[in-house]
Amino acid sequence: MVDFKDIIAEKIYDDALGLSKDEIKDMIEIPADEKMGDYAFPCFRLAKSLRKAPQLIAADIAAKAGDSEAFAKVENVNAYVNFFINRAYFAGEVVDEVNKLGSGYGRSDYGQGRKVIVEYSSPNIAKPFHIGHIRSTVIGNALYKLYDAVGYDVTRINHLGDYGTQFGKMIVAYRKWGSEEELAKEPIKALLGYYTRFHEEAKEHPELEDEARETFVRLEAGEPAELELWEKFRTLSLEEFNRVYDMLGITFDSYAGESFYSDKMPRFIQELKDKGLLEESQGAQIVDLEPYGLGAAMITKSDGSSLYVTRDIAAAVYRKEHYDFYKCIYVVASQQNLHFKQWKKVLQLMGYEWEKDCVHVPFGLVSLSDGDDIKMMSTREGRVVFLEDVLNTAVAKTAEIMREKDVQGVDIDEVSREVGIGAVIFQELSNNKIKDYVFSWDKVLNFDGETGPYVQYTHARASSVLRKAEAAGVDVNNLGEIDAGYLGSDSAYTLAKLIYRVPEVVVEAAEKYEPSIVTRHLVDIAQSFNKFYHDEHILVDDEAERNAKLALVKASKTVIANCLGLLGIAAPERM
RNA sequence: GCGCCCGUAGCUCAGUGGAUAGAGUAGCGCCCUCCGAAGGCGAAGACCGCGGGUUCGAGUCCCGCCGGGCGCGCCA
Repeated sequence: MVDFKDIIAEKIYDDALGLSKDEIKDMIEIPADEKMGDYAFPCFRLAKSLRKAPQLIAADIAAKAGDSEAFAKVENVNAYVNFFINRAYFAGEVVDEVNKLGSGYGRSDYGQGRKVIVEYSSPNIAKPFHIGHIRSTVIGNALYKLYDAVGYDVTRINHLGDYGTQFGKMIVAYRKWGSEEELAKEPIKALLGYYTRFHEEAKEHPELEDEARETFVRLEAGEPAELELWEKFRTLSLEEFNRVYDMLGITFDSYAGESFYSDKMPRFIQELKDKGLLEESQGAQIVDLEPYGLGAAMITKSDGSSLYVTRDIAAAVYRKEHYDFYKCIYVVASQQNLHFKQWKKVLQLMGYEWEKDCVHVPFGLVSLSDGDDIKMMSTREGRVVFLEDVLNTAVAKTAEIMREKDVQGVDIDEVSREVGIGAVIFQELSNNKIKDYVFSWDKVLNFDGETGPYVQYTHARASSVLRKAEAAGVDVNNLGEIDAGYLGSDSAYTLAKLIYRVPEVVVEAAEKYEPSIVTRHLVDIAQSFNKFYHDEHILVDDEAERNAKLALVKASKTVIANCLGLLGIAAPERM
């Protein structure tokens, strides 16, 4: 499809300006107000080098650029050169392109098949999947889809928290107070019970902590008795997690978690020693990062067992050697910013220059309102909202609404899942990921305004119009040559422009690791479509007009479905 | 104490150094004999936390405060 910025750069380019075409492209803006045109080139900056008033520069450029097939009007206002796209030409191009590419619209080969790893979700085994886990899971999944869409070869890794002292605690607690029957019935609940009880009892009997650490040392040493229990906990937990992943429609290519790297660490501890980076401190082995203002990174504890950073170093090198990634993305909470800085610094000091290709994508904290104050979620203290409960409640509410509305011709069971779960995912991907938020039932269960159901509703509405046209004998898959002159109204044109920008929006979202950019754009498209739908009658008698408008409806539906897909949300035909 | 992050309308949030700071939501007023009202339209609502600075131009960049969050070796 035509790139209007290219055309503008071509027109504006002049040796005398002292700017390359790419520099000109970068300067081009999209005016806040449509009345100011579709693209604008500000001339303020040129005033100094050309020693001429910016208004005069703009006037000269506008006169030189003139009108053309692509631009109906070029004018200068307040030192901006404003370009007005030729509406009919434009809408025709956009609609044809979308309807030609279908589900491929929005995808590109920008990534040239390079290898990208996305690590996300990564829950701790034996702890319930709560609403705090939704962020990494859903953001990571969207990033996977975005990178896949822009042409990268993506591998999804669920770096399970399946190792560490916590398993020493779990094993100790299970042996003291647990039973096989209890565990078989409700694994996570039972394990959580042991874990919570451990912490309660440890307050009175601190020696339990030592016992737990010793148990983990035995586990790490491969003692069969500990290993067997650990494997049991892991398998049972994974089964429960998979239930949630199934609901969310999320899969992984690898579940290689922390335990996977347990036998790969000695090599790096030795390497750190050989490179003179390791030093002893109070019985533990650390890398001193004080010179970089990053404190100390602990590599082994005084009892010799491993730590988080150690495992992450092993994991990074393993991935580099095994996948030879171009980029490795870690979707992990911002609470771990320091950890990632330390870890990257250690890798750098070890001489792994590809450390710069490892990107920590942080996100803000989800907390709970507890009466008057707001608190972090705590599994230990039982202050949690389970993700599965949130999803089920959203689905139930959707089903209730559908029954009230008496929607015909749909499987309520299936569609209420698509809409209810879509609402939760959409909500999660609506805001800038770095922001903290307080979980609110009212908010996740609100289906009005800028929400998933609103966008899905818009899609269903577009689908409905197309069905109606088909019922009247129109072949919506073959509308023939479109007379885009019927798509020149403000609402049709605004909609076409938003659709046109989708491919660049997808690339931007991937580059910035920010799915909400797509979510926001999707809301804009839905609003714009609904306005168009209300402003104009689509199924008119005149065939040329009707077909042109139907082509725009079809393009809108396709684009909405594609973007929802990038976020991991379904696009039902009816709801 | 030190480090990182956040602060925009009552609430939840957009806002690539550029034109008159935008949505949604709540409250108020309209619109279903017309393609799906989970919708559309209108009015109202903002010392962009405060104070300096850089710039032709700052919500956006820099410095200092204030408020909130998170993190700071034997958890992950």
